[in-house]
Amino acid sequence: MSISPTTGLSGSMKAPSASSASTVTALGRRAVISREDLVAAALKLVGPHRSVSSLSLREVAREAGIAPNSFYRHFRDMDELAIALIDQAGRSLRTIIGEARHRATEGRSVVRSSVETFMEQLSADEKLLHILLREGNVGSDAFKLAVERELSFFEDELRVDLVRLAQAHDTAVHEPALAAKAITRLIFAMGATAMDLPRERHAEIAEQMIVMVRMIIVGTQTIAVHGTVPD
Amino acid sequence: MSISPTTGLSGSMKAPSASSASTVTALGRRAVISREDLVAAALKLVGPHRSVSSLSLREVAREAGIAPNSFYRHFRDMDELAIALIDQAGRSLRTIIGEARHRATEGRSVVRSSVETFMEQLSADEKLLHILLREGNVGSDAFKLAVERELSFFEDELRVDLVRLAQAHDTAVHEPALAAKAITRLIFAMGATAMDLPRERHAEIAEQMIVMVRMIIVGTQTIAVHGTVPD
DNA sequence: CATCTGTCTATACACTTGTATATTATTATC
DNA sequence: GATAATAATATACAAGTGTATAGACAGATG
Repeated sequence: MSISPTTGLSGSMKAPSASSASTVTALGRRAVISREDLVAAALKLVGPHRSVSSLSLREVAREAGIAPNSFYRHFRDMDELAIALIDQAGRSLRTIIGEARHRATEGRSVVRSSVETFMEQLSADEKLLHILLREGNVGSDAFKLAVERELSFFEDELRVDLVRLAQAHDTAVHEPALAAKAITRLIFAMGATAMDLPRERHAEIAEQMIVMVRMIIVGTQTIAVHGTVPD
Repeated sequence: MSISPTTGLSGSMKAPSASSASTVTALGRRAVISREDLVAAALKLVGPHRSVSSLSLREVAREAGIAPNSFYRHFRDMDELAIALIDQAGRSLRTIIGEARHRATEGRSVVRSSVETFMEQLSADEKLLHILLREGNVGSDAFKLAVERELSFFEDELRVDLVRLAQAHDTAVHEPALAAKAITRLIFAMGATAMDLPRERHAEIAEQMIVMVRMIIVGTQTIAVHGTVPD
């Protein structure tokens, strides 16, 4: 049931770089293919009309140029491969958004900067985002948990930002955790639908996202100041 | 008051044209199975771990008790069956929310009433909601378009409600269409994740949804009154 | 009655899938 | 060079898939 956060599963380091470990003597044939190669092969196969959970083991092996059975040297399942994919996608996106946040603190709007970076990345690094955005609802439990975990990372970081942002404006935030959750889920849901749209409309979607996020931020601040709200 | 598709007890008319029994004389053998029966069979197969797009034609035929080839008498594809399923799910949910809205106007909070009805239905009529909530991201274009269409129905109805609600409180709404879109997507995204949680936690999720929706409503009203907002 | 027509079934084909088993290839150490 | 260990392959199998083709059934029409 372990999600296996990194490639750490069952202490089998097949990576070719593993021989760099001094004392450890790797016996046997040198691995000609790595976990990363398989992940990359899977990545080449996913797309707007191809979900990770619909990939077959043989298909990935074919794309990677190995025999079907060799797959088992690196992953037990397609599920395990899928989780590795999610990890990579999550790491990538978190890095990107981190940069956006950093860029934002030196000037422009945090909201606009983050949303625009998100949408840029949607175009540039399509595949990874695809996986994270739209495949959290299908697939195995492990799969879903892995996506859920990535989302909660975003929520945590965003919550901290929301509080800091409010303090900078001398105001407060009502239920920052909930506000962060709402923003995260909303952005991801909007991003998922945006991926089916032509590039020209991405800017338009980004503007919609910005307004939506501002509604939530203004709402949570207003509630914090004026107390609860009429039904 | 059952939301379920009234799984056609037995072969009534099957013709999609619903030619009824007027002057048109149906030649040949009487259909022993109907489109609705096939839809019902597919519905029995979907679940938390089984997406519609992963169902096979043979599987549905087996569940319905017909030969695989008989499937083609009713649908061209599994895709076409999937779209019929979405239509049914959308109709069902719209009816339910309509009732919630009606119930709300005679007293309690529209937000609370709608959200709670939504979550109740999530438990009661799981299968149909599953389909609508989580399968909009995978599957064919036709599939995705069908889900998108259902969502836009909700958005339209919600937008009207938002404006009316604001008028009743002597205030205004900033970009009601966007606010409606944000609320819809958010509720659906939250609902999708809620389905993987045990029933006991549904009430908790419902409370979170209510707060989130209020944030958006308060936000859009505040922006409408105080104009735009600092970055 | 026979005939026609649409519904359903049976059989079959070519294909893909996951995986079990056995074999070969390549490397590091002795 | 021999040996041991490991990576990768080849072959095979049972199961599942979509669908083409042809025939069997049942009921209204002539």
